[in-house]
Amino acid sequence: MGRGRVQLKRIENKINRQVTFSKRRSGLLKKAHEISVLCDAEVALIVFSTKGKLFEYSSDPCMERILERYERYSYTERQLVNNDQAPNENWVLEHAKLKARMEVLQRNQRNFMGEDLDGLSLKELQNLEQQLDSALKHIRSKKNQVMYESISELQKKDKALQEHNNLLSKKIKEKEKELAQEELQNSMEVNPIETQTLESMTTGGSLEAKCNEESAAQTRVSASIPAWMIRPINE
Amino acid sequence: MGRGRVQLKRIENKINRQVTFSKRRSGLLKKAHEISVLCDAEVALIVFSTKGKLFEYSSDPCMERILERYERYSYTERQLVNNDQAPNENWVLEHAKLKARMEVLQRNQRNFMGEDLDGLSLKELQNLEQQLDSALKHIRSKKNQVMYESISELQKKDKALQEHNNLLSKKIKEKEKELAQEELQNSMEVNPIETQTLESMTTGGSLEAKCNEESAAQTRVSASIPAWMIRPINE
DNA sequence: ACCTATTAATAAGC
DNA sequence: TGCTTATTAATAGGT
Repeated sequence: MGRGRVQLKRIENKINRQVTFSKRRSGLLKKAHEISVLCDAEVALIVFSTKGKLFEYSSDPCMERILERYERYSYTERQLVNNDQAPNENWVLEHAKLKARMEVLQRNQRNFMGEDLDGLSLKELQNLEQQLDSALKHIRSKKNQVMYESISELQKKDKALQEHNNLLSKKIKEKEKELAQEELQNSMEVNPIETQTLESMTTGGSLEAKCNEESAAQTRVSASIPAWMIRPINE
Repeated sequence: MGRGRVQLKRIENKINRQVTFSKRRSGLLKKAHEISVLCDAEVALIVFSTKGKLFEYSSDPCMERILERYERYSYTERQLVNNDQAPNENWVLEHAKLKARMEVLQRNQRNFMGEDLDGLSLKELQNLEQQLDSALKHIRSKKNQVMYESISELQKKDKALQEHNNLLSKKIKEKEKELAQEELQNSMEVNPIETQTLESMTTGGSLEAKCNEESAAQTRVSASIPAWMIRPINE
């Protein structure tokens, strides 16, 4: 990728070689990191330049642990190859591999919790710090996002409920007017005392009575609006 | 690179993750190899899949050697960091680094010469074999190429020389005819004996005489044809 | 495993 | 080393 193909052959021009090394090195480290994240793999990469400078990448807080795991893996593999083993002894191999992995994971976790930091180099501590810092940022950003979403959803819900309330209040007033008129007519014919009671309620009854009316309206609302509007926020 | 971007985030779909791992792993190993060849770098790459399977690349015949070099480098680096050293002790560090590199190179070379193979694993031996095999193929292919080029150049040279020869032969014949006629006229006026001699040469003189003529023609040719036609083949 | 539309890496040049 | 651009290489998503 670049202007023209390149032969897989040592670049003779020293400057060119140095430049290419620098570019490809960063590309290689990037890809090593990507595969470790995307595919949940444990990666150790060591590169010595011609001049003897060291560049390294480790997907874990501590390079040494991956190398140890490698050593153990190689050792058990060799054991398997050298003595052609009985089938059940394959289990021993698997066990050793798993154990190596477990130990790496456990130590990593302790590091991520800030413990067991004695064996780490300065570079590794810096990496760890950076990683935790980055994680913290992500977490906070995510938290904020969730909070904002909650708020806007609440506002939406609130607005919808208020509109419903207004609508229903209007309807109630209309109904009350109708009732008042009807009852007025009825009372003229049957019972003047009841009419008196109803009239006082519609025009300006007790505070308690009004509250009851409103709560009744609310109950009816919750039966007609969509479910998501009522769902609790924190789930 | 592919249809759509990918977030740098663990791929949750297991199948997808496995497929991506396989693809990217081979890409990573390839790039590790390329930088080692193009830029003359020493590279060690270790990858454990989620399932615990090991994949590795080493630019040298023996992975362990690079890891050892790494250990030594890290060790000396730490020494430098821990005790803030006098300037002249920097030399000690450089010396240690160089020594580590030298030892790796020396052991590699011995391996390439088929010696000191005891520490190598089966995989490493296979890699070494493959590398030597590939090298041998390249060498043979190169040798053949050089031979074919020599042959075709020789044929070209040969053809050119023959053409020159023919041309010159014709010219000589013409010259001889002219001479013969001239001498004939001269001899008619001055010396009948000489004329006799010349006549016998043009019509069919001795074999030795003819050979001498040809070699003289050759000499003249080499003065007029391009230099590359005469240059020796094996240079 | 193989195929392509796309994105990513990077060789050259400054 | 860092940036830009023309090109090639890697690879995501499908089959």
